[in-house]
Amino acid sequence: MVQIPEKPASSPAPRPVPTSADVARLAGVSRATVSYVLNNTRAVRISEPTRVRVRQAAEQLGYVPHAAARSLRAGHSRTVVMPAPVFPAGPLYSRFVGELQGALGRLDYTVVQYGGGAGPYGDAAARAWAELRPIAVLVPGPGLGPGGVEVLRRSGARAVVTFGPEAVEGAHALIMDHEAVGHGAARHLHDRGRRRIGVVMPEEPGLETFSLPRLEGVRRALRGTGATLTELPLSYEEESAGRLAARWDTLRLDAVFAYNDEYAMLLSRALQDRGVRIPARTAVVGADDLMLGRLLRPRLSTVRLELPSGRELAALVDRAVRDPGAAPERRVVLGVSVVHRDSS
Amino acid sequence: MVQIPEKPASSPAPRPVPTSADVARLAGVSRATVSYVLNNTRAVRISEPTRVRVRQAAEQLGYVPHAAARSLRAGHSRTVVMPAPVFPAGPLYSRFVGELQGALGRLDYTVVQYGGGAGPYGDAAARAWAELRPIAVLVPGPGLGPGGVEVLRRSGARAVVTFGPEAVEGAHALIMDHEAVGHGAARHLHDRGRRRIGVVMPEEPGLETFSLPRLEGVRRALRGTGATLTELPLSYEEESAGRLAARWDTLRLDAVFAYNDEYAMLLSRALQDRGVRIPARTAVVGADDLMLGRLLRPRLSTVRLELPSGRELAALVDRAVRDPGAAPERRVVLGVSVVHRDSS
DNA sequence: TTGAAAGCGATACCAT
DNA sequence: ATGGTATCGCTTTCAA
Repeated sequence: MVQIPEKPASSPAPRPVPTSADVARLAGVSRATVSYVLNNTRAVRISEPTRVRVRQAAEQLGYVPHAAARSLRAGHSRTVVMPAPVFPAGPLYSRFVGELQGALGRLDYTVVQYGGGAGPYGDAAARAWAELRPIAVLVPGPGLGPGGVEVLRRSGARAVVTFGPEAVEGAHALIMDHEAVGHGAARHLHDRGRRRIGVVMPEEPGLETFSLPRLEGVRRALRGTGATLTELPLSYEEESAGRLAARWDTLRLDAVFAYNDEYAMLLSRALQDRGVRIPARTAVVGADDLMLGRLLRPRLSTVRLELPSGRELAALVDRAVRDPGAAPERRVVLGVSVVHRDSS
Repeated sequence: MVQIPEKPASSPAPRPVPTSADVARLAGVSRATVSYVLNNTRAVRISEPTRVRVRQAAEQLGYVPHAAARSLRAGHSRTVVMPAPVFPAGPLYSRFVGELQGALGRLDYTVVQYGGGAGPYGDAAARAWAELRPIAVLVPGPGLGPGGVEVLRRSGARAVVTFGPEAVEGAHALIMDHEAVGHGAARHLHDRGRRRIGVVMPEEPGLETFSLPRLEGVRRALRGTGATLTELPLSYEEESAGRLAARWDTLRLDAVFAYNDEYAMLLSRALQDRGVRIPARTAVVGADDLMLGRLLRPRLSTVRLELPSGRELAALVDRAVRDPGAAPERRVVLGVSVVHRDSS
């Protein structure tokens, strides 16, 4: 039996992608009819037999409409662009984004997370988003300038919403005031009699977005109280924490706000390993209220953050889209509460 | 002084979005010339003065090209669609995705994360992705069926790549064999003399993707050894862990594979609170090699996972795009190694 | 060196 | 109840 050499696996007849014209041809109707049937256009009555023929043809060809062509024709899309954040996404943020996408999906928007955020978004980034002609753009964190907002609006975006530490000219803003986090932590520590307060500043890139405002919040809370504030650079590794702990005696701090629970856990362990008693000698407060902080001994005091619900933000976006001319709404949305446990 | 009432903020002249025709008009040239200049088309020489005029006009109008129109005309795009995962994204996955996006970006692809994944992707989901006419689709986790792959290919996707526990007919696959994780943990425990082994099964939805294969891996490792395997449902809360710990005596386990480091930490704490000595009475092994596990006392033994580098996957995608007909490549990419510390 | 015009795929108006 | 056709914004041959 003769072996017929098969065509090489490479480049097998790359069948052209079926278009509505193909469907029309196969069903023996016009492209208009195909469109009517597939979009259930109510304004036009199509007989049942025709509908069936069209649907079968579409099915048979594996026809999928072409989003670009559709939105080109329509002059608009329901795409919401959300750039990837410039900061490393934590569990809180991930959950928030998930909720948000779900909520927007239910409002019939298509959410698209765009690109690998490297550094503060320049106007170039804004232009890249604008090319997609999104109906709305949601920008996490800082980095979008007024120029970027202008680019997006000129390109037809009906809503530009930032959610980050500060508002941007011309855009709606959900302001996440991280100063409040530091402020809450510092007040808590001060109220409990601590006067020499350290603030952990993560050395990992991208975190300044949060660490700087948090530091500022601490500073504000302590202003005029006579308490001291010491910045403590720390990177997320055991050695770094070890080095910091090694000079603890020199530092003479009676409290630390550790940026968040993870850094707090890292530092706590290093301190305990060197015999520093928590909270007797030094109080420790984290932030984010992670489950794992509760497991520490002593249980970690923390600042709990309340992000806005995804539904809430989705509603805001929807409102903004419906009334694109409305004055930019800016709302402070970061709820902050100190959870006092045993480490402070 | 008379207050002139301003126009209501709502609906201010919604200026039409500038098109290349507008730029052409303003620059006093044809649309073709605009296209040449803005795309730096080498095949055509345009005089410097004209170039300048065009660029200035574009700048002045805030012109941004229309991606949909462009790719419609071109017949293809460089968009890579990556659906949001069905499982909650952990830090490992986030880092992986970030790397991947960066690497693909450097290869001049535009990565777009699509939608709020709810449940296993049906063929409907595949159709939604196909509407974007992506040049490639990267699907995390399971849930994409052969039907979905077919839809995507018919719509012109030149590469469909899944990275999850198993391969899918017709698509390239980066197989992350989570059985190996459980297998590694169980072998480690068995080697160290443990014979009654518990396996934590998280009750949180979406995690079955990983927990089931990991369990299976444990089972396989233990088969024929006479060691016993006990499934331990656990949800990510202290009470749940407390309840589990309360019946520890009844269970008579001398080891636990705790699904991952977080569950391991949760359970360890609950056990220690009830006086169960680790590892003397019960050994504990996690997975993922989180920093925080190292901070536990005793330090947590763990299974470290080595995800493929983003660059590697990006290269695979690029190859697949260039040779769309090539036979589906399937490669096992999850590196697994046991990190023995003090908890086992 | 520049311009006119065709055409990508889908939709909606206007006829029939 | 259907079909013809102009149109969305852009790229690209072909002519001038």
